[in-house]
Amino acid sequence: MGLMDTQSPWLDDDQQDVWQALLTVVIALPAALDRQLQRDAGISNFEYGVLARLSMTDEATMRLSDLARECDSTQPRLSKVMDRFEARDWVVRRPDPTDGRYTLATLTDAGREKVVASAPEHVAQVKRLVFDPLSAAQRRHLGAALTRVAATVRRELEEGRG
Amino acid sequence: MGLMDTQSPWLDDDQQDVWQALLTVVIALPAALDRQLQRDAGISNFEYGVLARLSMTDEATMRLSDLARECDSTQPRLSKVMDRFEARDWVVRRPDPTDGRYTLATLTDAGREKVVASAPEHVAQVKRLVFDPLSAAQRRHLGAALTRVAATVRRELEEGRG
DNA sequence: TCATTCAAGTTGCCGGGGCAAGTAAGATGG
DNA sequence: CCATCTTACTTGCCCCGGCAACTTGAATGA
Repeated sequence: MGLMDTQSPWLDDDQQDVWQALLTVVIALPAALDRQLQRDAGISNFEYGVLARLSMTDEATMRLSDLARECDSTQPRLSKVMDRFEARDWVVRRPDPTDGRYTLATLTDAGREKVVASAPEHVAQVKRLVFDPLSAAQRRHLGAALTRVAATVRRELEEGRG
Repeated sequence: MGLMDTQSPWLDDDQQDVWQALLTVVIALPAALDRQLQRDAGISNFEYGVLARLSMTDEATMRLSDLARECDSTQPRLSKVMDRFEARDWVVRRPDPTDGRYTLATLTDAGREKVVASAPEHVAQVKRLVFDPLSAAQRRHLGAALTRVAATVRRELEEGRG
């Protein structure tokens, strides 16, 4: 339980196993996704996530700061992704008319076509790597546990510690 | 179940939630670990993993190719890490006397001290981010599911597709 | 024995991301 | 109304990692 966890300076054997599996997933899964997307669509997994997130919003438009937060990105990283996307005419940036400090990013038609074209193979890869190996119950349990961890990690990064 | 998963070109709602949580963990967790280690020990999470893996073996010695596989690393990546480690006198490289094609990496005393010094804060961070938010049952379920996913992803990368 | 093949490791080049500093727009307080 | 502060975003510099090409050492086969 929670108390022992932070007291001992080491991981017990069960924790070691979980941790090793998590490390492998955290290192190797992005690599596998990047390779498939790079080969088939010429974009990274992170870039796909940005396009997909934009495409799901009303008017395909978001403030950059909101987009960065929802994609778990820093602002400089997103800024440079946007440079590339604008060069390919996948998005346009313009100042938010209601508050000049913000910048609105909008997906173009070409940008939406890119997501739609890239999605099927990417989704198939995700299913093959993540969901196919799991039973329905395992999938639910994985979701429940990851949701808690994700919330903790997200809070960590937003609070600026690390 | 398995069949539907690969047939439909989309994720259903439950899968979406799991996938979003996994994406956050996969993107943000390494960032959080890197920041802590970089700040407190001047090394990355990946570098810590390499040192730790070496320190656990007999004689603190491994072939580079084995080390790369167990750290889910490519060979060029590990090769460059070793350049940095040798520059700091944390490891030494020498050809394997039994087969000149292999290279043996051995942790020096200074290298072992580095792991030992870095471990406590790193382990505490891992516990805080990953284990503290979970019940014992959730931890077991997470481990079971991740082990399956990790095996699948690992096979994927080793087979060279992606 | 020597040519071919194969695997381990290194190197060079290029692109991407982090951080810190700089810019710009709005809020705040006298 | 102006100085200061805060927040959103961009830019420059540097390091890291991927890929492809190269080098080297051992195995294979005639």
